[in-house]
Parts: sequence; structure tokens; C-alpha cells
Amino acid sequence: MAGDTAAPSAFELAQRQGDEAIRTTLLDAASRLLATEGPQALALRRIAAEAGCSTTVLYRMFGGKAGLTEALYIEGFERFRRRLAAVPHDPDPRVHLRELGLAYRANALAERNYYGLMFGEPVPGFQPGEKALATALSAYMILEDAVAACAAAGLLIDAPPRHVAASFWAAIHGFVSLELDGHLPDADTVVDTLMRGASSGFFVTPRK
Amino acid sequence: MAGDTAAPSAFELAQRQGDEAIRTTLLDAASRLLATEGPQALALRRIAAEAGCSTTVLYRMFGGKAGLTEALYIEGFERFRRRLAAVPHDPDPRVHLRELGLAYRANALAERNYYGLMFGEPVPGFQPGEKALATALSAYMILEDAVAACAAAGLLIDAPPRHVAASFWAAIHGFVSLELDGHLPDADTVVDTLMRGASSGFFVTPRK
DNA sequence: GGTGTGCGATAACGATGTTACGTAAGGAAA
DNA sequence: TTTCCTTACGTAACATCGTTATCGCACACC
Repeated sequence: MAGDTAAPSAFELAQRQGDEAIRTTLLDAASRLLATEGPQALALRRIAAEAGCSTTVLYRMFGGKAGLTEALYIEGFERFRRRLAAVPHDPDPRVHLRELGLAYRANALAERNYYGLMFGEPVPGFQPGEKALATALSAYMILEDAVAACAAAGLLIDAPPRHVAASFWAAIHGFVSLELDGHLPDADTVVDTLMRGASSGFFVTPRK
Repeated sequence: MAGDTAAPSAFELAQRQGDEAIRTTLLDAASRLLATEGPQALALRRIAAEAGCSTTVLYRMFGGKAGLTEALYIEGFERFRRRLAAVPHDPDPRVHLRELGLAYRANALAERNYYGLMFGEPVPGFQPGEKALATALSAYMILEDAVAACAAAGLLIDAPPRHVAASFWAAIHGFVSLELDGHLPDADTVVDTLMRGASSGFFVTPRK
């Protein structure tokens, strides 16, 4: 009959373009499952079925679940870094830092399953490897640079800028974690108090 | 021969004292496994073997893995609350709040597997129920009361004390989370900067 | 054209949470 | 005391998970 050949799966299409296309196709399927159904849906059989292939391909591309999780971890931090890098530079470095904090929160809320993968531990045995931690660091550097800009402008308290950056990161990260866990019912208003506290806590008013 | 009766297991000993003793025995075994080997070791067969019984008892006592996880979650927050409540009350409420923050960190470091269970999500599908969240809230209330004491002493900035308490919690919680994840190599010095920022950010010097 | 190499699907293995089944024990009623 | 019923427990089976072994097939290379 006419309909002898079924529609080619995403995997079959990618297969003609080399391993890199296969890899991104699988990663896309996994990413979609993570975003829409949460980390529970990150089962290898599930991902393979979604892409239209068998789990063997996942082992060839990622070595196993740990490798795939790490790839998603890196992808999450990449998206994170891009979002932070896209925040426009306000002339006032304090304002820029504040807007980075708000973008941090917005990104975490928009892709909470990625955020959980990056900072929670929804995949039982997973520990990020060297490359994964480097990617995380590159995202964090955007925050640290913003704090360094504040320091260069003489706006910072007398403390190592790196410690201030880590403290600021801890504050916004903790806030987001609690919010995602449902511990902060009125998070929208709390974030204002948090930013106010960070402003008056880490900054000094420059003597003109 | 003489050695006909083997040594009675922990479960058999508890069995003679009623269901409550059985429950605490199983919870003790699970708690020990969690503390020493991490959440990976929280397998029902493993816990049952440790206590000397079968998994059926776990289902009768806790209804399944979710119920047992919730019991451990509550136990973790209970320990947390007790530790925070044991912090001596410094006359200066600001000092008391600071020491609560340090106790928060110390407890998290001492029982990091419990902390991961409470704030991470190492058991794939687990969501805390109503009673669990209430227990968590009672621990948090100690922090909120300390902030309220600061407010009563006229030491707080012009913001709702509840928002200040939430912000303070977010900061120390985020710091601990990052430290446990290995993102803060020099955590010991960062905590000083964080506390300094919180002090000058959320407090005002009272006008005598 | 033969040959080998690697890729992918299928199936099996161990471990997990969960459920069904059989059994023994203990108490209540006759 | 005897009988019966309820309850508790252990064993075994089932579905699902990550992982690995096996087999077939297609393509490339000589």
C-alpha cells in the first residue's frame, strides 16, 4: 500500500546529520520531559521512546544516566548564564546588581525543574563533574563581576568583594529555594525587603 | 544444642512493647541509615533488614515510602527546632538572631543528610504533607520570634518584621545550601560578611 | 565481492517500591 | 475447652528503573 513507510522519528531525522544532531535531539527530548513533567519523567526508556530510538543510543551519547543528567545540568546553567548576561547594564552598578537578582528569580521560576536539577538533587546519585561545575562558575561570575563593579565605584562596604558576591548569591538563591519549596507564600513582597536589606547591608553611600 | 534461639532482633524486642515501639525502632533504623550512608540507603528492604523484619511492617506503620520519608522529614525539623530552641538568649536580640543563624548552619553541617531531606528532594516523588509543613513552620517560628524581638526593641528597619524574618532565613538558608553543595570553598569567612551585611542591612542603630 | 567494524534493537539482570497470597497466632464467643 | 475470626507477618510476584549482554544488520574498506 501507499502508507508503507511511517513518518520518520526525530532520531531517524537526526541520524542523517551526524552524532551531534543525535545528541541535541536526545537532549531536547530530555529537556522537554524535564520541563513539562519534572525530573520523574527523566527515565531513559521514556526519553528514548520520545525521540524514537532505543536506550542504547543514550548510552553511546552520554554513557548513562549520570552523563545525561550532567548534560542537562550544563544546559540549565547555560540558559541561566545567558539570561543573566542579557540583563541590560544600568549605569548604576547597584541597580544592575539588583536587576541581576530579579532576573535570577525570574529564571528560576520560569524553569523551576531545571533549577531543581541544578541546585536540588532530584536524580538520586548525581554529582556534577568538573565541566559542570565550571559552567556553573561561569554563570556565577556574572554576579561576581557586578559586585566587583560596585567595588570599583567605591560603593561597597569594607569587605572582600568576593565575599559580598557570595553573600548576595546566597541570599537570592536561598530566597528562590524557599519560594520554590512553597515556604514563602507572599514571596512577591518579601523580595523587596530582601533587596532593601541587601542594598543597605552591603553598600555605603559614597561621599560624593 | 544450647544455641537454638538466636539473639532477638530489634524488631522482635520492640514487638513486645506495642506499635509505638515498633514505629520508633523502624524510624531509628532509617534515621541511622540516612545519617551514615545518605538518602541512597533509604531502601525499604534495607531498613527492614536492619531492624530484623520484613517490609510488610513498614507498610503497616508508614503506609509506604512516602509516609516513612515524611516521618523522617518531621524528625529532622524536630531536631532542628530543638537545636534552635537551645540557643541561649543573649540580652541583645540582634546577637541572639546572629547566634540563631550560626546554629542554623552548625546543625545543617552536623546532619547534612537530614538537611538534604528537608530542603532538597533526594527522594524522587516526595512532597511534604500538612503535618510536615506545620513542623517546619514551628522551627521557623523561632527565627521569626527573634526578629520580632528586634522589632519590639526598635532595632528593625521600617519593614514588616515577617518579611525581615523571611529574608534573614533566605540568606542563611541559601548560604548553607551553597556550602553543602560545595559552591563556597571559603565558607567560614563568607559567613562573617553575610552576617555583617544582614546586621547593617536589616537593623538601624536606635536613637538612644 | 568478501570482510570486518560499529551501531542499534531486543532481551535479560539486579534493585527498587508495591501488592497479593498464604499462614500462624491470639483473642472472643459458644 | 474448642472453634472461629481478625490481625500481623513473611514470602513471593509484579512493574519499573538503570544497566549490560547478545544478536543482527548496514556500511565502509580492501
